[in-house]
Amino acid sequence: MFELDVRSRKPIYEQLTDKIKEMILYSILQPDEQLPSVRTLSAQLTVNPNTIQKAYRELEREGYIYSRAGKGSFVSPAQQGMNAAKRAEVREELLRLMAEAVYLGFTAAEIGELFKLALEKKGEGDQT
Amino acid sequence: MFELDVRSRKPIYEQLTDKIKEMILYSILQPDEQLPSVRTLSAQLTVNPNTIQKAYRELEREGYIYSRAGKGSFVSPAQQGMNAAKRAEVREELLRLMAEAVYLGFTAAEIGELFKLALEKKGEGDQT
DNA sequence: ATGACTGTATTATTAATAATAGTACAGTTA
DNA sequence: TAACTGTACTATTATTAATAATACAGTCAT
Repeated sequence: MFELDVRSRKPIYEQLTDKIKEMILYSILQPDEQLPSVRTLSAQLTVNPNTIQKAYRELEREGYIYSRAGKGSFVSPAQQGMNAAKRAEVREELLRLMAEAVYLGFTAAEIGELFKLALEKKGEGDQT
Repeated sequence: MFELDVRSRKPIYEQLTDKIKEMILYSILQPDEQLPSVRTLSAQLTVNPNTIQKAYRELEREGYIYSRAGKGSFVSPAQQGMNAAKRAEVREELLRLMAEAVYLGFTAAEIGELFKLALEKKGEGDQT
């Protein structure tokens, strides 16, 4: 499914949440698609099951996946009014990063390009 | 100068680098302006000097400040061709965040607004 | 040149967190 | 019932953040 960098300063469970989130954002994982079970992924990545569970718990807390005991973990359908709090959070982070971009000389055009690219990346995975 | 959240999951030295970086990006701190000394800031924030030093060292590594033994620490003038590597890094991070924004339904117009806002925030502090 | 500032480096200790290990229990389904 | 699922808990180890206490060298005004 993907690789981990065990000697990164970034915790393993965080690398996991980031990569799975990315696959959801880019529609590589479709809504209601089942994720590998905690134990399966644990074995594949040779990582402790608790670490996988921690990542899944975090993804569920953020609303990206949902889990059902006995059934498995699944990608959440992107809800329309998805969490005003989360939108505000992303807005905040975007503003911070844009400030850095401005400082580095990024232009409005370049930013627009990036947004278009993100749109495309999402589109690629949809209904194919 | 600012406040810290000692019981945040985010390390103190990282809160420091983030806030100082922000003040530089927003031109609240001007190029070549002197930062508080390690010991002064340490006393003001009641934080260990080593923690301040760690933050300053990181800021210097990233090119935002420069330090001279005996003189002090100062804001770096924003270099024009500032580090292609850093630009690539910010681009990467922006793309990731934009993907999340797309997922949450942000429009191109909203993104444009944010960029304008970042431009203004930088402008505010300049030559006043 | 001395005193009072600067940054920098080092070592040791404590506190907090990430990751592992092992086990247990409950829901789902063929 | 068997074999999967997620979930919870306790304990242990490894890593990192933060503190503490010194020490040393550069700058500069007196």
